[in-house]
Amino acid sequence: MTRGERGQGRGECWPFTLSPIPYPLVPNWFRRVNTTLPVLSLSELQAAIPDLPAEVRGLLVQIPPGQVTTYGDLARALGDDKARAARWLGDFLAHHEHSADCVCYRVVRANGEIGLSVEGPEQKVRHLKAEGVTVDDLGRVDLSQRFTDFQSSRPLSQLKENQLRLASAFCEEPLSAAPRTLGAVDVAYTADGIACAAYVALDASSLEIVTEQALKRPVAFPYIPGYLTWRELPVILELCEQVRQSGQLADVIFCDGNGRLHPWRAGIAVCLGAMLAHPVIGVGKSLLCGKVNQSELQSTGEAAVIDSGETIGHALGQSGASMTIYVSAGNRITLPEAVELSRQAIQTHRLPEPIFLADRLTKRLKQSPPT
DNA sequence: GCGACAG
DNA sequence: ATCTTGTCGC
Repeated sequence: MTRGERGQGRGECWPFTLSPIPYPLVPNWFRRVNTTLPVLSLSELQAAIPDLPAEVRGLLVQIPPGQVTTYGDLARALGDDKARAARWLGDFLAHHEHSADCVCYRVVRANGEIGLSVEGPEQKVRHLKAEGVTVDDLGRVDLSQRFTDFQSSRPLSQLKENQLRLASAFCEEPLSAAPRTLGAVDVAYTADGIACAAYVALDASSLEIVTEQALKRPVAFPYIPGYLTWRELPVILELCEQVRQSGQLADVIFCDGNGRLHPWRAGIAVCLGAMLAHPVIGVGKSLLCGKVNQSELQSTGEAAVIDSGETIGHALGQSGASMTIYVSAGNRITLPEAVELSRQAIQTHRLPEPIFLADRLTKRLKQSPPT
């Protein structure tokens, strides 16, 4: 049994119960794991990140001449069951380092459109026609000869499994005390692929800055909806460990990205909270999944985010329009506490002050020379 | 037209 | 997330 599996069932917590209890005797959080060590180390986290361009090349060579596949088919072949990676694949193949023997022209859109091409659309059509693929006058491809039978190690499903493993350490317990400091982490990116991470900690009552720290690292993974953790967590976690070493880790950390508000309840704030075994709040600026009662949000300025019957987050409207933010628990905090702290930390900006300041610092780092 | 939707 | 001109408001 892994650490994360402990305490998931009532039977393990109440081994002496003779008959099944039809309702929980204690709040949900009490029965959850209380890990003090991460389920994964930072180096294991880094080692788990696949070389997606290499994986894509390994798929492309499997498409036979005269056949085509779609961006969504490639995404599913990578182990992404909902094909969320299709947009990244379209963008990647339109800009990747093309070679003479590369058959990226065999990948088209699911509606038959030709899609973008490194060599230009005319070349893509020419290649396909030369291999016997039918392309009509409107530039539509005949998808009847569609190849989907890929051999693959399904790297994205492995990443999902690792996120679920981290999420199994999630613990929705009340804070042990009112936080005296509030921290936040955020990341910005330079054009040459450097992630600039910033940490800011504020005094919880005055909202004055206590400390600012920064770290720059090359980015190793693209943005794919649902998999943000693999793009941003390595640099964020390394920064947080540096902050912890210096004794400046705040009582609660705000994270620019969702926590439980995630299709697998395993957003970046959950993963960060699991790795740090520390209270974390997730804050998103747009809705990743779930539904919000818009009329309730309009009239009261707040509303629950509900997904398949489960409350996974809370929308804070502030003053309507596009000012809404989405708060969810990352670890070791309840959703009501996360909402209340977010509300308290919002000053004159859309975001809670710690995140606003961390975001501003990342943008300054981006312009400062590399270290 | 419908579904997607974090950064 | 990034790429960007002009435009509105304080």
